[in-house]
Amino acid sequence: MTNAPILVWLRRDLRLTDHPALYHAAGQGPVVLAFCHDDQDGRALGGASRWWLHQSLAALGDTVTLARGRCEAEIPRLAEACGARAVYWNASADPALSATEARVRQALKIPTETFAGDELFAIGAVRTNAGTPFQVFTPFWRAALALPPPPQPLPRPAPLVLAPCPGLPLAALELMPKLDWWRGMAELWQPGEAGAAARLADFLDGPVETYQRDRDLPAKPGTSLLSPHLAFGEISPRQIWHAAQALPPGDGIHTFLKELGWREFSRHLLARQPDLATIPLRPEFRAFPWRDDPEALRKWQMGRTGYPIIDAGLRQLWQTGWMHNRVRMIVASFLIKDLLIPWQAGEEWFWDTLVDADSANNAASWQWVAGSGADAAPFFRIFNPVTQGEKFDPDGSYVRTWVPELAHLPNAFVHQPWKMGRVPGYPPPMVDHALARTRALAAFKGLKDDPAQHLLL
DNA sequence: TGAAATGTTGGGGCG
DNA sequence: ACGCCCCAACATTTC
Repeated sequence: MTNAPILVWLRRDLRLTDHPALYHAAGQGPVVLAFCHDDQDGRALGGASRWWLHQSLAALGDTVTLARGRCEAEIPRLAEACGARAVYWNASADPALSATEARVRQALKIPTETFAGDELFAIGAVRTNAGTPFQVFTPFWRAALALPPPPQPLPRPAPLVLAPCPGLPLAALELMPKLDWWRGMAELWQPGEAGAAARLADFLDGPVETYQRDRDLPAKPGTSLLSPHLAFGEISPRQIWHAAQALPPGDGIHTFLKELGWREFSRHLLARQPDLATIPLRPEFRAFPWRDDPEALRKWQMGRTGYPIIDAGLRQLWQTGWMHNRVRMIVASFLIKDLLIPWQAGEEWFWDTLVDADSANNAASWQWVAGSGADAAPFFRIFNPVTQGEKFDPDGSYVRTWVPELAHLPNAFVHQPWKMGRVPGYPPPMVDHALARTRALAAFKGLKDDPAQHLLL
């Protein structure tokens, strides 16, 4: 064994525990942990994600050596600068990220080794009896659960001997926004591995028990809030899986693990369809008569639609970088079906504003709502923003939190303020939902009935 | 992981 | 006592 270090290239796996590449490298001697910020490494991160990344790297502190520029130039340069004898990393599931990894491998003159990525089940391991990929979630997840369970998480390497390597200061990555819109985020989140572990512990200590019931109530702290930590790999799904399995079984845990299943399903879809964020999986949707309406899109983005549950969700997103999952479905349905704005516009907005923006989850979920994806909600499933609000935010406390103009309204009006007359400072509904619903159904019907449209594909 | 329209049922008021 | 109507409650169908 030489004393030359192994360079461990951090991807979207900013943690030290259950990190296969790091674990195996550290078992052989000194290690250099390196991260390279590269806007051309996959899809360029949105503003909220850049803030999170900055904080997550700050949490790693001196442990990590930083670089900026094209990965295929910077990783070989760092490897040479620190005299590395090999480069290890965990393989990414996103084809755009693995393409970068292939270029890096090609550019390196020293050996490389890659390890299992952040999936519970290896991409391609979950297949039908006929050997084909699943198109529907439920059988996919059933088949996955029949496989050997995900391996136990690896411990944090001890001892972890870090070799010195010159890198950039964090500020040189220029990830922090110029304006300080991130204050609301800093209050809610603690990026980094320790924050992730604390969230998991808090969730498993209480909310998971009633998860099946409470996860749909946006005013309650009923969800795990782990999504941004998962998106940056500050915690691995294997860690979550095994921590949850260690508890007494129940509906809550079962339902929670199924959400990890959707994450797996999305990754399997993205691996097969690298353009998942832009191209509808169902080809007939390419001919959908979407509207081009920048002004309407802007009202939606800013939370000024006039529908309280929609506006609350989009303002929560803007202020915290996160939105409750139930509300994500409602606002997405509204953009796509009430406004007839292409789902890709919503996908882009979420990509830019979510701290948990994930190339697979975001694309697959927007396609799911649009009805254009695998195992998607049928197009005619159109959420009524008033009904959804009354059902899942019955006392209006979620709306009151994020739309202060409505805080004083009685419960009976908090989800339909126009029935009280004009509320100062709050806009009237930008569309009539009943009319919008009819319009959406007509547009969809035209898509199916008009054979000429299919010829346009 | 819908909503709205339409259909069915059954209790109670009433002539 | 009986048929008729109303309508809420629930079920089914349709988009």
